[in-house]
Amino acid sequence: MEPLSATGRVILGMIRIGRRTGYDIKAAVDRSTRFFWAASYGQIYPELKRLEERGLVESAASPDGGRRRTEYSLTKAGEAALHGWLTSSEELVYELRDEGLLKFFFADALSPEEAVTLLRATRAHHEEVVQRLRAIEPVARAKHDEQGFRFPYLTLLGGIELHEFLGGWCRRMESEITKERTP
Amino acid sequence: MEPLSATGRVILGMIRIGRRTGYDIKAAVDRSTRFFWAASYGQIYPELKRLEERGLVESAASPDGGRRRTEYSLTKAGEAALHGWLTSSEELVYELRDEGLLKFFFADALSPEEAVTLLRATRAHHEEVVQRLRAIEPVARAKHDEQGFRFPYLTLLGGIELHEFLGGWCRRMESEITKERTP
DNA sequence: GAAGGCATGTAAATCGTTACATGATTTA
DNA sequence: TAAATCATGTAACGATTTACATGCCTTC
Repeated sequence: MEPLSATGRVILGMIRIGRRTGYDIKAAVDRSTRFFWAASYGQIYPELKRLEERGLVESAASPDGGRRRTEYSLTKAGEAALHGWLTSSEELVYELRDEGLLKFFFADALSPEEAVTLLRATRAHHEEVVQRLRAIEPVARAKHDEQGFRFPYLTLLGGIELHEFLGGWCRRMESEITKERTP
Repeated sequence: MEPLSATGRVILGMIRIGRRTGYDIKAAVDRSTRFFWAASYGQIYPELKRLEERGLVESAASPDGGRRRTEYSLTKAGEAALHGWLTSSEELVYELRDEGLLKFFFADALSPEEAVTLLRATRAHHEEVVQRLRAIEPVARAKHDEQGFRFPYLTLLGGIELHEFLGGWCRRMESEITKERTP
């Protein structure tokens, strides 16, 4: 059978941890995996239909007089596909597009002052991400304690560490460049 | 005027540091920025033509009897566009797609053994990148010393540190998971 | 009764990769 | 002389984003 598409992977995983509708999956992605695996409505809704055609998820229209919603759940085949992907030894996708680093790479075209300004902007970005992640941390810890999901919480802590590392690297480069100018 | 496209940015920067042909630009990208800003022939050649139409680069067919090649150089406007982008305060693009992290996020669906296997595979990937970058390091240092470009070299060192950090995080997570199983 | 959040979906446009086609020159 | 490398380019496909359209329900 065909491997899961990029969006299919995050959808199956999100359904497994209790997200039921396309809207809910999108909101969960934006809160959690967005920093390393994004997905938009334009991908999610069509992909849900394809996954249903392939028999990996089942849909049920919400019964009562509430809002119209289509709730999805994993089939046996869907659980197997998710587990198969999680344990497969295929080469792992790793793609980064980091404009701060690219500008830094070309910073020989800049004055030291301009290079420092660039680094400060890059660092500001990483510090913002750290703040946003720290803000989610208590919610994630609560879910960790109450619902027994450990790995989303560990991932969040890893994200905080990563962006702290990147911000720290910017700071080190700032002083590296600054010190050269006052010998 | 329109902002530079993603590929336009790396092309102008690469021409400035002495890459002259589309082929040469592609090779330089693959050697250096690929880990944080990739580009393929399918983007590079058409984009070079667009940049020339916009007056940011100039082309010259190679004169002598050698291989057919089109050599590009920056115009005044091109230098200004490059500098304008490098110093612009537009929000910096930062996009990551990390399948190892995504799998880790969903690893509550795995046994501890499977989770450790996943982490080892992720770590192996980061260690490979570190090795490849270390292999380039002497070449990059030579360029740094001879041609006076500092920032590509600093970027390389940063990349090594980053992937060492990521590999180290994997290792810490491995022992975190392992220790829980033998109390 | 207005605003905001819940909810589903599509169309168009853009972006990017991959694979292919072509051919010259250099090196082993 | 065969293989590797230099060199340019396009077509097809797939992935993704953005913007738009629609409407219900809950809360203020």
